Amino acid sequence: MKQIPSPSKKRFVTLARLLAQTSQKKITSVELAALTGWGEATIRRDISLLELHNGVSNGYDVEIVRAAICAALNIGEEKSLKHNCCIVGLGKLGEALLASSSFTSTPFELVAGFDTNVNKIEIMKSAVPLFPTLDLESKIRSLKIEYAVLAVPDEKAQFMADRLASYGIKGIVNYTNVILNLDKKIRVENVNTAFVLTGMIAE
Amino acid sequence: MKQIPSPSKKRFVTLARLLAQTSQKKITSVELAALTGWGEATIRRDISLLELHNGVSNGYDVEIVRAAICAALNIGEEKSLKHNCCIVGLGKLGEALLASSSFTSTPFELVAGFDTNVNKIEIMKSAVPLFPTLDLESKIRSLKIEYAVLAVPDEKAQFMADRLASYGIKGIVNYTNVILNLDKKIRVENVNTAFVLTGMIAE
DNA sequence: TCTTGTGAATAGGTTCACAGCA
DNA sequence: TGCTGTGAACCTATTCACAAGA
Repeated sequence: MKQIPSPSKKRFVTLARLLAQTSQKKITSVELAALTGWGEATIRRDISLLELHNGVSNGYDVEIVRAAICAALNIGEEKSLKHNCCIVGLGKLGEALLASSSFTSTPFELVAGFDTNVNKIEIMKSAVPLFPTLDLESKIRSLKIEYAVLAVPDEKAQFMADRLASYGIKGIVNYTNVILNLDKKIRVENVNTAFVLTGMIAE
Repeated sequence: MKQIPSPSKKRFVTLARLLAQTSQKKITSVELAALTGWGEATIRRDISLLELHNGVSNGYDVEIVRAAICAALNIGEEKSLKHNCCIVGLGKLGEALLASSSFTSTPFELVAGFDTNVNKIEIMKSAVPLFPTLDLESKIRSLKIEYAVLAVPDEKAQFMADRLASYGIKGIVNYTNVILNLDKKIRVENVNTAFVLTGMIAE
């Protein structure tokens, strides 16, 4: 399989979702362009990277393309490529994320929630197992947690991120207001609302 | 002022935060490269776009650069360039975002929360005024709301987004699992945890 | 006639490498 | 010597434009 350029990968992630949520069986590059706002040539080039050759002059088969994208990016929902993740910090936001994060039909499994407040994790009701932050290292290792959602107070953000990093986490979804400074091999995505909004007006 | 390329703008948003949270007075391109993971040449080129010429052979003055970025991108926190925004959908997540979204020292003001459940908005305690979704149009117009945080259940996501769009909203921070289909002049940022995580492993 | 797939052209950013200043 | 600022080279991605298949 050809190496996929990273802008194409980003688009693929969106495309995969889009194809999963459409009711059409077939779809053309023009339709996809209208749905996504990207150029139709861009879409054709992206999909051609998958080397399917199933669309010739007929539009693409939605399910075949979707499956091919998942295969190419390793983002299928098969058991074999599930990645375990956790939520660190169970304040209002962390708790809400714990309850509302839908990882069904994604390559992720939410396997733990952590908070320093032992009282809280005893009282809280949750389908996901909760642990004191004290157990962070042991649980990350024993549960083979690869990704973390960081929802601690800003003051603890860098400290907690450092701990996560040292325990071998691969990526952090950062809800705090802090720009984290970590080894560059760790992927960080800043999803703090204010930060995202700022990006929107700057664009 | 020179036109700033959009990758530079994205970096500037991060840089602005970074400079705001550092305690240093002066900072060099090499230090910034270490903090951000970007190339030092990239950083120098970015900052040179601001045409400050204040750094010559001495490193940059943190506060001057930060202020210049805010000025260039219009992301200062002065009253004059505040943008009003709201949260639509006050489920667990919406409620948490309402309570925890810190817009202090950002160009945003959270001015409203909306939910269809009239009961809930009456009971809920919140520093931000709450309204029934019925009043969405009138409040968006009267409060001059420009941006919305979408935290409704997936089934209502597209419908709600369409309403927001028709009332003239400029951008949506989308917490739902749905890829929205809207007029391309409306900025949408997908921050759904599963979606963001998927982007991380695809990269 | 409609659509894909793709060489070739173009546009856009990044990185190099060094002149110039403190 | 240590730093920025920037032409020039390089690299990458997008878009054009059209051949070819159904």
